[in-house]
Amino acid sequence: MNYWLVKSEPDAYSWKKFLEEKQTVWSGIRNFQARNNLRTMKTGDNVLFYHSNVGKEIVGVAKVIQEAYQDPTTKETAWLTVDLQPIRTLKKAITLDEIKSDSKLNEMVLLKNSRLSVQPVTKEEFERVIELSKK
DNA sequence: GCCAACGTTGGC
DNA sequence: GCCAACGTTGGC
Repeated sequence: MNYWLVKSEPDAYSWKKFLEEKQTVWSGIRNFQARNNLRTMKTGDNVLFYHSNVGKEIVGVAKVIQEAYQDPTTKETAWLTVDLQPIRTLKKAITLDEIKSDSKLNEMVLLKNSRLSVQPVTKEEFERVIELSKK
């Protein structure tokens, strides 16, 4: 079981839209590092959903329901996509400020490499986010 | 709206 | 293979 975080600008694709659609094809990733992370994802892995730019907070938890396959939005074989399904909305979203100020979260890739759109999260970080979201 | 950080491209 | 130029991302 691995843990991940994906980012999306809510103006482009929001958590709300994701909930309405029940599942989505996480296509359009055109960055090698992000692609490599997609390739490592396994069915059932947990994925934190982060709103970048607007909101700047982790809003929900999703899971991988289909492992990596050719991204249908391009003919270039270098690119992959996975299918994701929303699991639940966090009772309280975890803001970027909270992540920065929390000693268990301030080493997250989100802070170190803020531009990476698909990134790994440790089990400890994932559980900490869930813990904080319940308060 | 600005700009720092980062990835990619292309000339050499 | 280096690196300057450029484009994009995302926080502020």
